[in-house]
Amino acid sequence: MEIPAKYDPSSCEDKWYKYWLEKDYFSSTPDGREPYTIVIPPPNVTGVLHMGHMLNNTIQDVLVRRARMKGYNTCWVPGTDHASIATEAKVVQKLKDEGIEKNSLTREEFLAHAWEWKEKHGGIILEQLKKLGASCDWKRTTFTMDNHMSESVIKVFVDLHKKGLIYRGVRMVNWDTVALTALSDEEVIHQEVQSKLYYLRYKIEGSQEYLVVATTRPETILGDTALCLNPNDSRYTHLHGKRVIVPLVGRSIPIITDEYVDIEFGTGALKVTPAHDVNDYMLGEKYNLEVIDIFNDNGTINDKVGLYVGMDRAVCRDVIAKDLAEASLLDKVEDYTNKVGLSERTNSVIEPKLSMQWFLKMEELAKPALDSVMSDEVALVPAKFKNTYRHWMENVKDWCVSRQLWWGQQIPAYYLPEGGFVVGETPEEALAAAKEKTGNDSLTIQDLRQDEDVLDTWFSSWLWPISVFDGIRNPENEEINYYYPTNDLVTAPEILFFWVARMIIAGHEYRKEIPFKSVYLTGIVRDKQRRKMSKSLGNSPNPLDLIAKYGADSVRMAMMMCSGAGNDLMFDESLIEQGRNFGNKIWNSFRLIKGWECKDMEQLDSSKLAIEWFNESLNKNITEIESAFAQYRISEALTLLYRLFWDEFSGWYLEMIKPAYGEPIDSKSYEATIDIFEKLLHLIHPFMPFITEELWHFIGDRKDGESLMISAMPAPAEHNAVVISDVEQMKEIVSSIRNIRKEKGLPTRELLELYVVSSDTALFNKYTPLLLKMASLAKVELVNEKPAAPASSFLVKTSEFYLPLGESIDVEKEIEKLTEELNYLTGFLKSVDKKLSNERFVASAPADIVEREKAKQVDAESKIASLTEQISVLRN
RNA sequence: GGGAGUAUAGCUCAGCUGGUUCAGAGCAUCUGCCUUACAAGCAGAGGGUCCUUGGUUCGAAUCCAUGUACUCCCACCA
Repeated sequence: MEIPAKYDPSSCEDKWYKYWLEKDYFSSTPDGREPYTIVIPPPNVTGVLHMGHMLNNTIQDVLVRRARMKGYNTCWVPGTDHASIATEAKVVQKLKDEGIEKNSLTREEFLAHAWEWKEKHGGIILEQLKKLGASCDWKRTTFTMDNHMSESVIKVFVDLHKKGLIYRGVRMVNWDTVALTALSDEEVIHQEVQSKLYYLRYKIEGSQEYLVVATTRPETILGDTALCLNPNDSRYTHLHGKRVIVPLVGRSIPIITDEYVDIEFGTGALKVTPAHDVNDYMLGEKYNLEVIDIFNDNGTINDKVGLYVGMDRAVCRDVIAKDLAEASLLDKVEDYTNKVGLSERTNSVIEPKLSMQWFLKMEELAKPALDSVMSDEVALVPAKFKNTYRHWMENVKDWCVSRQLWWGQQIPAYYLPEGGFVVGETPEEALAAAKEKTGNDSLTIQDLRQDEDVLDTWFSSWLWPISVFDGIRNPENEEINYYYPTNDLVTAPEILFFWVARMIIAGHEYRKEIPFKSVYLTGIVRDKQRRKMSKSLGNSPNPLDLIAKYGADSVRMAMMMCSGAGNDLMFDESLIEQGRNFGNKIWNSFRLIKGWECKDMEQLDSSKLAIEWFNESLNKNITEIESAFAQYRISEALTLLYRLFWDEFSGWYLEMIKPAYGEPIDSKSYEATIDIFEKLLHLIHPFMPFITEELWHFIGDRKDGESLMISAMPAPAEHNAVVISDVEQMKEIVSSIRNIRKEKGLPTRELLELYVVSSDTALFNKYTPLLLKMASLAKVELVNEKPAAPASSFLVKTSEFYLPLGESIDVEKEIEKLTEELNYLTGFLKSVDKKLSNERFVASAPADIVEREKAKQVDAESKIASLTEQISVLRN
């Protein structure tokens, strides 16, 4: 078969991906084999592939492909997340661009638009994953708002409500004034901003005195219902129990005292606005203060107070400051840096707001989930995340599960005409419950009003590993029993709590079992300057462009080369070049092998030795790769492979076995080489699926339906360490000879003679054929003494080597070289002697360590003797 | 403020149970090679106060403490 001179990824990748799909290699159904399951962290349905996805999914594909080749029934479940806030924001924006306001639409109309958008743009990202080579079972593609998924979510909500774990309550929530929804704490990003600290003057009632209070938010005076002082603040003792007048507003409010107030900050006086600050809210609860909410949902001032009505809060701040100044109620303004919460989705300033929300009690649910991680039943990789996880789980807060959006699972709570509510999986079920609750049999579904809110997106994703196998609705079905618990979860540490912890909780609650055995936490993909990759910085390359330019294999290699678990990775395009170069190396190695003419003839001794050695080395490396994978050191496994292929196989083995130009190779060696090459392809395949598949098909005539991706991974086997270390010694000798050639400017092909003084005659008797070939020698002769002719020499272990080079020997230079080595060894010996003459070392160090030192001593001494002799001979 | 982590070659990082795996790898740099698989290559070379200062130990890159710098998470002093 003709092999193209260059590897062309683009045609190859499409060809093989199509082949794999046609042969249905990705799909899985339960059978007698042991399963290996991964559920994809579902990307946002409207998302577009970025470098983080590349990393994440490459890791998953490597794990999945490897497991498949190791004989597991592998199932990688793909899917997308409805991402209520993000998607709804996109749809709202799109409608706005078309001149349609969301609030001009009914819920049904809006959802129709949203679904239309989803059908059109949803799942692009999954198509993109195919370009990467992802071997997902696409038939299982699931969307978190598919009917059966939504049913599972609703069922769980109803169940938790029945168990008394769901409650409604007024809580301070993070209000997004643009998206008009509450956000979870995790969706709020705190950012430092330059702002101002305003010093406001509150007049003491019945006195001419003013109390000055520092605040960053003067507009909230409209909602002030108390001033708070620290009881231990001696400056203000005389004010305890008095009242003050809120500036501009004129309302009289009490002065209260609480140790919460920091005496050092500002003036030591705090204005309390329970409706608009979390801490103030707590004070409000403690002292039973009035709560005045002064904002509309969109962040404008409402009409509760009758001032600044309809004005935006940001505008209002400046206007109020001006009005205060004019009324001489503004003492001063200082520059001040403080932290402001911003919405992760809309980037608007979060407003703490009191609102009626649905909550899930977390304390009891979290306990088993904490235990499974602390006991390593669920292993976090790297383990350092255990601490963070514990900290969070021990301080877990109730989960606000409601969102004021339309895109998502609508909360299955139904309000009754006369107040109160019932919960049911369907309107019919709710109606039945309502009839029972009210005793009113004439109620109809139309009388019930379903709660407007939808559930937090995470409230569906926390069921993901269960619901994709329909384990909520049909807890005893074959699939869930076979695939669950899944094996590995690969995700970003940022969502350890949002998602991972909650999946573990859901696993315990609904399967009495953990959802996965280990969680591989990836790092964040950053650019060379350590900046996070983001659209706004424009430093994030488009992965598809990279794939088009370098091929998917190269990009996969790049992702895996720089990614230790949990470490951020500095991504740079040069890494992809390195990946591409590696592919090129593999390609060309194969071209070399395939170019050989094969003949039935006697096998050369050098080839026998090379094959023996490489197979040992291969076994050793397979064992090491195995252990690296077992510890999820995937990048390390790849490095091992890279070196095995490039240095050991291409650099040494192929040179050892390569026939002289124009000469044929014996068929035995050829077969052995093909066998080795094929094993290497197997090992590389999970990382570089396309090029390996292509070459595997070039190796022999494969039948239709055969594929590298479904053939068996070479198993780890014992290796002979002596053979490996012997050959290492030979490689060192070869390198030394190459060095001498280089120093002397001798052409590679000029044959030299090598004389060896060594006690290990067996070693040299065995490996002489290899030395002859690799170092271009005319002969290797074991001698008892160094040859008389002037020779260049070197030492490897305790053997001496001489290359008589006649005229070209520069005696002075030789002496210099030998002296340098002698000096080094003398110093080395000195340090060893010192150690050995230290009684405390000999007494307390373990015996084997002492033995090793003694061996070093003997070794150095003999080398020194030999060098000294050589120098003195040269001197004469 | 609370918690966690990191600091090793120009860059990215290994270095696991303290001792020949002890100062390493890849990339980058430099030198020499258009040696018929591969210049996306081959053969070599240079390059480090293992962040500081102490301590433990016969022995420390490795363990402990302190300081410094950076990173992340949590909480938010108005």
